Amino acid sequence: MSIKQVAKIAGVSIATVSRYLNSPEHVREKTRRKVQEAILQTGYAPNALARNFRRGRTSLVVVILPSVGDPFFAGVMRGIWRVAREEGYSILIRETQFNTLEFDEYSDIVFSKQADGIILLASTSPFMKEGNGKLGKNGGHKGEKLPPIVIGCETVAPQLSHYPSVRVDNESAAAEATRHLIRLGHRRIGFISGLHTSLLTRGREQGYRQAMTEAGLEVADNWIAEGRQTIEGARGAVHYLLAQSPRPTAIFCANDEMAMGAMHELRRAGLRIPEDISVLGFDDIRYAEVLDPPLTTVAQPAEEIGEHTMQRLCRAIGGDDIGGEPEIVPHRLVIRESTGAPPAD
Amino acid sequence: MSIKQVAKIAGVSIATVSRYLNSPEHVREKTRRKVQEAILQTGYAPNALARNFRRGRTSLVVVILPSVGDPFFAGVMRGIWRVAREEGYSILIRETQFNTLEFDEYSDIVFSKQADGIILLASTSPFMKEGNGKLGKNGGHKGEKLPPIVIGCETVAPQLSHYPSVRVDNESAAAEATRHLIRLGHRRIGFISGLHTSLLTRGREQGYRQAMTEAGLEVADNWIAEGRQTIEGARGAVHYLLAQSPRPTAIFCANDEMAMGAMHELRRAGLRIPEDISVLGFDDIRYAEVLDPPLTTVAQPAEEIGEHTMQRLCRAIGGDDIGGEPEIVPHRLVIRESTGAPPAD
DNA sequence: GAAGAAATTGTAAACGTTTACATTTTGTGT
DNA sequence: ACACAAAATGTAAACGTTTACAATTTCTTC
Repeated sequence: MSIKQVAKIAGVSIATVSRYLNSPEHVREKTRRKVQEAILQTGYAPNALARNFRRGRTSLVVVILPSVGDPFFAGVMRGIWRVAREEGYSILIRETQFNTLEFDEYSDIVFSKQADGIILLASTSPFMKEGNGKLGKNGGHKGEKLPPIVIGCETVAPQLSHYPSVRVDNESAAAEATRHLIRLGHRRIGFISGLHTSLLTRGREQGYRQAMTEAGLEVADNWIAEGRQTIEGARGAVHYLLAQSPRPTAIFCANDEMAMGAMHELRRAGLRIPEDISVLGFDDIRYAEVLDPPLTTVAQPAEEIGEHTMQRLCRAIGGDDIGGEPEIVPHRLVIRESTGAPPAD
Repeated sequence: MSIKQVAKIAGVSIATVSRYLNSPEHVREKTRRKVQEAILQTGYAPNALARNFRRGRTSLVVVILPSVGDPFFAGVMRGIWRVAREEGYSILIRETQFNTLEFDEYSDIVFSKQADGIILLASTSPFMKEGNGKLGKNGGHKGEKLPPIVIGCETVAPQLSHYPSVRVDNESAAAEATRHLIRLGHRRIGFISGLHTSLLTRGREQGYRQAMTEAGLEVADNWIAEGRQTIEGARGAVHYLLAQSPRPTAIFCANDEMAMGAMHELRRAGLRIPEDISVLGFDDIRYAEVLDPPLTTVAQPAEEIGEHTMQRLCRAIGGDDIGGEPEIVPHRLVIRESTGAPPAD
């Protein structure tokens, strides 16, 4: 069922059928009817494989993210999809499972025409060398141009700073959230960090430290616990924090998923939230407000991040030089009931 | 950077380079080294677009699901991905947002070579006519063969019963869960159903009704509330159920996402779970056990469903006739603390 | 109705692979 | 060293589009 058969039945050349499909305004009304009739009759559908091959583009974009199950990323994805649909792209997803990625592997996705561009929502290997491989500032292999890549959510590693990104100011946001705890009267505030391979999580930790220092509060090393950005990771971290003495009266979690795990583990230890201990999250996933108690957290405009990321990628694919400046989108501290004054000692 | 240039540099024909890439055992050691050298030197990566075009396959599979954010589907997706990776497929995702889908639109994905097969995790239009369009039993348009489609999770609409599926026995599972509530002493049990356009949700309701009837209990119409399968949908449903008199002492939710919304709304109404009212879910998403109280629910082997679905699809794409029988995977009632005895009147 | 412009249509090449088939090279047994 | 089989390589066609360019038709104007 190829264009050739349609052409024969319609009694026109294949070029005309092609034009009917791609720029109908260039074919005469009478011919248009003939072709349309032939298409209906044969049930012809253009072969996307051949079309993409000929056009030299896949109409595919790969999104690389740490974990698909995370509702926060689901929000980002939704934004990406919205724009993708408008622009005629389909989305391929690759999950890193919190492993940092070797980069050349992914740039090859573009060079080998498996996709037209890449959105990176996951952390890049901090060990990647400057100008290494096909992604360096100095251009790719043999002067090929850089593959279209846009980074979302994550902080950009210095070696990739020539790529554009869209994200919140994690440091300020975390500082602001920490100040909220301080304002409530907390002095001993713990921090549950994600894996340090993620710059994003380190940025949040940095903000936390800054707010603490600024308020003249001690940041004890044993109030910071690192863990995988999962419920389980947070459980382990809470376990560790509760064993410290003195222990924190509030815990700031690097994201909501971890906050959920933390809350559960704290309850299992017999602590009431927020009477005995406060919990603070990051992301404002849709479950945050239905938890008991509803979670105080930092809201990120997930869909907006997704949309902007995809929009910039489209421009990059189109050949525009979209520069390397990060676009900072606004965050918002959402105060609910998981945070309160510390218990009287 | 095409195979032609590599061939020239290596001093061999393009056929040899192609063979080097696809069946190196058919090229002599000496030649192999020459080609390898040329590839390294040029940084050549095979053009996937051309390759797929020539081979007539996309190596893509489309997964159609109601909502990407749902952690249950994330589990199914993980299973799908695992198998996809092994088999060399990439996955495209389409979200229906709980709308039923017009089917021909999706079958065209295959006919127009945008993908090699389709996994359907969403409900199909109940209005689709038997043998309609390109998906009917009697074969597609002009005797084309049926597109490779496998249905997962959802109950298969009768018009699609010639396609294979993988799912739990929703009716039995729901009946079993309901019996658990009855055993605890509940007599007035409410059911929060998803949209009735989903057969899956109707199967669960059927199981609920069956268990009730079997125990000689009344199923009052006003104890069944329909809503979108979201937190918000469940909120509305709870609102309705609480207004009934007498009102249920237990609520069985068609899935965990709804159970989370329901629990929140119940708490807002000042009810304690399970002392005042019991809540039961379905799916056993990873958040179920960290809720307060941890949610009693029916566990589905999400990853396994995904794996099996994808495996069957691969066989169908390979040309095997995999028949239309549904594969039923085991479910398991997970009793936690959101269910208890009804309050003494 | 003829000339010229504009609109429409046709012809054929090109995209980068894979692969059937033909040809050449290598290996084996005498 | 020869004949023959087996292995390796080369040649060229094909996949289904799009599109530059050429050829034809239609329209406009006189």
